[in-house]
Order: sequence, then C-alpha cells, then structure tokens
Amino acid sequence: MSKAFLHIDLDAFFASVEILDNPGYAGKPLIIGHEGPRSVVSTCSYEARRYGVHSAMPMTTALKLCPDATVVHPRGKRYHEKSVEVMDIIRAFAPGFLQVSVDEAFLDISGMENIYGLPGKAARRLKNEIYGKTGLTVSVGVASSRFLAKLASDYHKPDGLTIVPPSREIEFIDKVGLKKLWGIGDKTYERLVRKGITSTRQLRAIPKEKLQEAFGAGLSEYLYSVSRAQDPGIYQGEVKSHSISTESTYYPDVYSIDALEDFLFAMAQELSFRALEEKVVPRTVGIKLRYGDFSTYTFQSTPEEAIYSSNDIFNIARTLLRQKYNNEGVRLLGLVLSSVYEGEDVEQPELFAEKKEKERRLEKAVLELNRKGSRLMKARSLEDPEIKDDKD
DNA sequence: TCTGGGGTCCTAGGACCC
DNA sequence: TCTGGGGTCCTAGGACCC
Repeated sequence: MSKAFLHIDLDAFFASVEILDNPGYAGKPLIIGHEGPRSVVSTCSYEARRYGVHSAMPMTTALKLCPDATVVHPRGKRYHEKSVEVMDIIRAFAPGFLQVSVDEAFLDISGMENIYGLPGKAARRLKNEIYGKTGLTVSVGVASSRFLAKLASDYHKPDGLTIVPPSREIEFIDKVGLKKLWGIGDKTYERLVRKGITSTRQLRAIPKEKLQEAFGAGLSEYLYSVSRAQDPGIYQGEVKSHSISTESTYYPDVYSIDALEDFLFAMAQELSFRALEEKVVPRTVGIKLRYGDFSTYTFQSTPEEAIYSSNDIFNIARTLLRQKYNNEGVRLLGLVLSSVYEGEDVEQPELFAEKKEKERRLEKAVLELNRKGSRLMKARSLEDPEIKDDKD
C-alpha cells in the first residue's frame, strides 16, 4: 500500500483573517505588525508582497517599499480562533492528523481511496470544505512523505494544489532547488556554495563520506536524504519535554539593572501562569541578553530543588542576570523555562513543602481570576521580604 | 534595511559515574 | 604512572522554521 500525505498551509493567514473580518481591506496591501523603529513584519497580504514586503522584514523597510500599505496590529486571539475552526475540519477529514503550527497541518490519507478517491481528489475536497466553512484559502501539497508534501504546498501559492507523483520525486526536488529546501537556511546554503555546490543535482553527486567530512554527522545525513527526495524524518519525534519563553525588544536600549529586574519579574509571572495553565513544571530557567550591538548571550541554570512558583523563577533569573550582565545597553531581554515536563505536583522536602504549596495555591487563584478577565499582577514592591532582602 | 517573538533540534565540551 | 572508554546530565551557542 503506497503512502499518501497532505500538507495544508493557510495562505497569508493573519492577513487573510483581517480581510475576512474587514472586507474593506480586500485587494489592498496589508501588513500585520507593530509600527516602531525595531518592529518587523509578521505577515502581509499578497498585494503587499508584490512590493517586495515579506515576513520578518523590518517595518521601516516595508513601509519604504510600500508606503500606502495599511498596518494592522496582530490579534493573536482571533487568529487562534480561526485556526481552531480550520484545524477541526482537517482533523475530522482523516485519522492521521498532525498540527505543526497555527497555520499548518499534515494529514495521512494512506489507504483512504475508497472514501475519497485518489489523493488529489481528496485534497481538492478538503480545500473546498475549508473555504466553504471558514472563508479561508489554503495551499495543499500531496506526496508520499510529509517532507515532500510540505515542499509541495509551498510550490504553488496562494490557493494552490501541488501533487508530486511517486515517479517524479527527484525531478520535483530539483525543481524546488537547493535554496528553498526545508531545513537549508542562509548559513547552510552559504556553506554549500562555498564548496561549489549550488544545485540539488550537485549535492546528490557527492558521496556520503565526503559529505560527512565537510558537514558533520547530523547535517550530512540530512543533506544526503533530502537531495534524494527522502524524508529526513523531521516530524516524527515524540516530544517528552519542551520550553516556554517570552522576550522583549526595547527601544531605546536599557541600561538600568533595576529596570531589567522589573522586566524579569513580570516575565516570571507570565511564564509561571503559562506553565500552570499547561499543567507542566520546568526544571531549568534561562535568560537571554542581547546588547545594543546585537551580540546575544544565553545563560541557564538547573537547580536541584524543584521550581515551584514565579518567585522561584524570578530568583533564579535574577541571580543569572546579576552574574552575567555586563552593564552595557540591553536591546532584548528574554526568559525561558526549559526541560518542561507534564505534572502538576512537585516533590519537595518537608520543610519547604508547606510554604511553597501556599505560594502555588495563591498563584493558581490569581490565574483563575485572570482567566475570568481581570488583569492581576503581583507588584514587586509588595513582594515578600525574603526577596527584597536577598542580596545574594 | 539593522535585524520580533515563539519555538525545535543539534553540537561540543566539561563534570561525573562506572 | 598520569591514564581508557562509554553514558548521561548540564551549559552555551548556533541554525532553522513559522
């Protein structure tokens, strides 16, 4: 039985939702993002793309290229809502469903010819159903592996449908080209070019051992597979832990460690709430510092004691900050919880258990109130004395 | 044109244990 | 007498993707 996968990609998702909610935007260049000297474009409509605007471009550049564009601030909640609508349709279509981001999902439709006919027919039916029920268009790729289906959905956009027959997979990879292969970014592409490799054909001609010498075990394996249209197996892994993070870019740069600590304090609460909501517990806390010259550093710590509350997170983060901050202007500050595992209850030595449990209950209560719409934040100035007096 | 914010995975070195 | 190899955990950095 031959395998068949669909990759479904929502077209210019955020921009499309804005146009759906506000038909006056239709046909006009639309940019989703914030204005500001350090902002970048989140997404933009296809009309804006004609001017050369694209995701991750600095907003100042985008507005120079396309001064008439309408800039709309992102509405994450609304996008999430629409995403759920679309994903529910896709999930109900076939059993092998795998969502990989707000606007992308895979479907394994192997052996479903009896229900939908050939894979291309199934894809067309799914596209129509999504458009009919949500008003959003998607681009779909059909192929024998997730990797190829993903490349195929990107091949023709928007509202595209690309089918890669099993007999023409190598040909397809060659058409896509080295530069646009998933997993080959700017750096890797440059490395390949420096070795005189500029096409998938050239890459394929290189023996495995030579690739290993030049690119190391992991990357060479990857390059060897994808140049032969073989799925490198990116979307199979069962995740056992993950990370939760937040970061902010400031303008102008921040020089005050007190201000940085205040930011960390707010971030610690936010992440602590998110962890509580997800019912997970982190083992590691890290900070990220980016200075005015864009040099970026990360520092992390994995304490022996369990991390129970936003206070624990903040104390670890602040210690890292005090140890590592070099007193230069900070452009970006970030906080990361990693090695995050399922679990609501943390084992604690008796002595700490009671106090920590109390803290955790308080935070859960605050979380509950926040869910109901009030915006509660603990003030750092009202924090318990243990924190304020702690001079490390 | 000076480069967001949320993630994942990989590498390499050091500590520590067997 | 300075001397092995493997496994696992941790840290920092880097590449990549949406």
